[in-house]
Amino acid sequence: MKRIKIKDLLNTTEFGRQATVMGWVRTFRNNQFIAVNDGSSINNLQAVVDFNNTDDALLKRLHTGAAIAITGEVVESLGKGQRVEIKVKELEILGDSDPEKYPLQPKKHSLEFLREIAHLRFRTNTFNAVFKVRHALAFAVHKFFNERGFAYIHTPVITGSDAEGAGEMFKVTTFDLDQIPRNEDGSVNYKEDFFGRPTNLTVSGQLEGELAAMALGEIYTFGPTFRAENSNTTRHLAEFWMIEPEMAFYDLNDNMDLAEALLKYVISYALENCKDELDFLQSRLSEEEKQKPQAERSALNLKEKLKFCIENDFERVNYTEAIDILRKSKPNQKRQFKYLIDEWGADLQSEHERYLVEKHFKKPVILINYPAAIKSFYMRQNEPDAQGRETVGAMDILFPGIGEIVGGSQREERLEKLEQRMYDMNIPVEEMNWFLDTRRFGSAPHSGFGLGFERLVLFVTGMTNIRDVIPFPRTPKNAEF
RNA sequence: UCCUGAGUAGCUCAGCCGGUUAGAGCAUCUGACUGUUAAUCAGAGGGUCGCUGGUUCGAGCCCAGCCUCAGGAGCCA
Repeated sequence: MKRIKIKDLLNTTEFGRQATVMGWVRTFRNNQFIAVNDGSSINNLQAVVDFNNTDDALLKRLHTGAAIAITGEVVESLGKGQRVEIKVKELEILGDSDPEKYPLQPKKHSLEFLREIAHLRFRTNTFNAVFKVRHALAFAVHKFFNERGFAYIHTPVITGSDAEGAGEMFKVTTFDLDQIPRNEDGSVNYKEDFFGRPTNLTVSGQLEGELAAMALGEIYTFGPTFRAENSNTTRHLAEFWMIEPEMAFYDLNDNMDLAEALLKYVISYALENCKDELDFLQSRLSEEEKQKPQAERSALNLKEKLKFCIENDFERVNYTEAIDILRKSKPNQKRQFKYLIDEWGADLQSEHERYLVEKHFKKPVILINYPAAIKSFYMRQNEPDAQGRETVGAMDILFPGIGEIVGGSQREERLEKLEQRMYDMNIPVEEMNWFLDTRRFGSAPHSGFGLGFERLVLFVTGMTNIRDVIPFPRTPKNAEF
């Protein structure tokens, strides 16, 4: 008999029919009730065994984690808690699971423990839901861009450029590290290496993305990104996935409009297509919140928070205004900030971003026009303001609980200004000739941004540690699996 | 990398002021029960107290160093 997925079976109204399901045992209760999950749904199917007429040795093998195949009659459940169940006629163990060794039990495990057994944590409700939502969000990203005529560009993972300016890079080499070829002066002889030059894992596809945008018009990348920073936080990974659109003829406002539309689109998609998963994650989250003191609990539950984000415009705030707000804010006046704001030009710390998003505006915030001194070389230089202060056309989108989820800018398209800035910031201009060619030949205003995919998944699932929204997290001192 | 905290049974944790044989719940095993919902009830087994060294008559507990994990900070997406 052809196998039917549990998700479909749970929705059926055809009682009395025969069906075959396959899945993994979650629990076996009362020598009678098997909770089976095949991954198609976060909900389990209850299979009822007639233990009086079933081989005892077979029943003894129904342990948590075992893979089984069941054929039987689909019936309306006699018990509460489920609508549909299956009366087992044939029961086969496809794969045993030794209960003495299998680490998952039908109870709550800590996320820390599950992280140590990341190869098995897929089998829990929480991670089932998280990775279904992750999939939906990834799919929605492609759907969004495809509907708008963007081309998906695969930028290289191995890069020869060491001037992407976004942090420490992982080196790529085929050298035997115990016997590195050297030049006479003792320096490394890269000519002997695989690519004949130093190479790294990419920290951003932006520069290559710009090249494509300056011909195809609107493009995006969506791929793995690597940062060799020794970051130990709940929102940093050494290997993460980033979405980087790059658009010709977009100014900063067009850029913000696009980013806001993208975020709202993918969040709506998840709400519509991951109802069960989000319900589960929401109840999980509110259970967790019950442990917290009243003051730290959030006013909105998970789905309310997501809906709020879709239904309200993001607050667009100039850096200069933000500094003003922060300077006059209570925590600044009362010296509660660890870093007090007193002058224009200061970089905003997490505590300041959190204050703006969570206390002052209480919604997603887009901060724009940062001081040039604290931003990257490729951002478009604005006209100095009345006080002669230099800013660039940057925009960072800040989300509650996550911080910066998007970082972008209008790009500097004027060759002389860009070159000057590269000299000022010690960026090797000669090596970047290929990049500067876009400004030499048919340069045009253009913009783009980077969206941290895992941070998006964090926000939508309500999880709090970024290591729990990617299957196998890579962080300092951890590359297990 | 810095700050703070943690590491005791498979998991979650308790362990007093340094004192005799290190405990509980869940899981596992055995038995009972049989429409359960993390089933229930009874019993049993299960420990390199993160590692190394030190102090002490005596260390899970005190001291030093190291490792790992978590939270916060920095870097950022």
